[in-house]
Amino acid sequence: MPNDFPLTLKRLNLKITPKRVAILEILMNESVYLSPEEIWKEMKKRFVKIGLPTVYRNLEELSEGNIISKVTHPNRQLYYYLCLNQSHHHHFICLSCRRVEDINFCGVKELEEEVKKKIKGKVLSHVLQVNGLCKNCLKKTG
Amino acid sequence: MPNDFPLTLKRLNLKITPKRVAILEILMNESVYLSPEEIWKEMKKRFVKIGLPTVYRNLEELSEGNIISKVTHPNRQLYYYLCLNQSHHHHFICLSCRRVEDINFCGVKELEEEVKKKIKGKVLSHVLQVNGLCKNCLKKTG
DNA sequence: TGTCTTAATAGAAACGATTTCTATTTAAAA
DNA sequence: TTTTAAATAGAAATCGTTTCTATTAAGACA
Repeated sequence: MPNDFPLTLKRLNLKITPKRVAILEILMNESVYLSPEEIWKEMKKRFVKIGLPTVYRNLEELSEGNIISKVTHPNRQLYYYLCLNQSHHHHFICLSCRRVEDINFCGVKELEEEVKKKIKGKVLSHVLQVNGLCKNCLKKTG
Repeated sequence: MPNDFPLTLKRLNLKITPKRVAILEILMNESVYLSPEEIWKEMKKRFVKIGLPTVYRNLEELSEGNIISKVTHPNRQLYYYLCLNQSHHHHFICLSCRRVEDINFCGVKELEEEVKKKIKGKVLSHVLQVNGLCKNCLKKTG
């Protein structure tokens, strides 16, 4: 789906600017998750004028539009990753080389099995958190 | 288990200082997750001299020792929560009132069911991420 | 109970990732 | 084209978090 970037951007009412497209291309050609600053460095090779805030803003917008995904990193810095897999799934991320692998199963136990058996990697930790509204707040907010 | 704080601290080779105990008490008496700054405000009611870095340091140490748990919040700020449940489980956190509820099942699908049926809350999003080392990095690092 | 060693702390300062602000530019609709 | 609202550059601010250094205190041991 995000193979046709212009269409995807139009769908989100985002203007097709060269910089927006470039950010998507950079993520597209990258097999690991990247920090805003790293993407900025790459952008500076392509544009004479390019501000870091522009990179931050675009990444946030694209993430908001579910074109790219935000990585929940233990160091609490921002990282982004472009994932072509459209179906619901989760990610295994390598803390060392930053590679991202889709995980199509959604149970943690089995997930860890999959990481051990299929990915042949090692699980150091995992984050599983459901965010939402509790009974009481649901009442208040509707 | 963390009912006997002094013992728990001793187990971790952490000295039993009044401030360390107070931080645990504050979290103990609180049913929601708290930010370091909020805990600091509470501490200032109990101590004439108390630095914010002390709060940060202690929270990190206690979290490192698995006495308290760190919340992975969408706003990427730090929050901590004291959970008495010793067995492996996950948390449902309310983004509105910050209440934390244990989730004893570990599969996301079933988890969302549980949130809807048992907690009678609403899932807005969830984070499921397995952190570790991929095949290649495992080779390098050992 | 006092002494000693090392961890813990206060307070100031630094840090640095992220965001805000304002004037300018540009995409793309009309 | 012309127009208009979105996008951008660049500087500056923000603020949660960490670092640094001198001082204090926990608790092991005599």
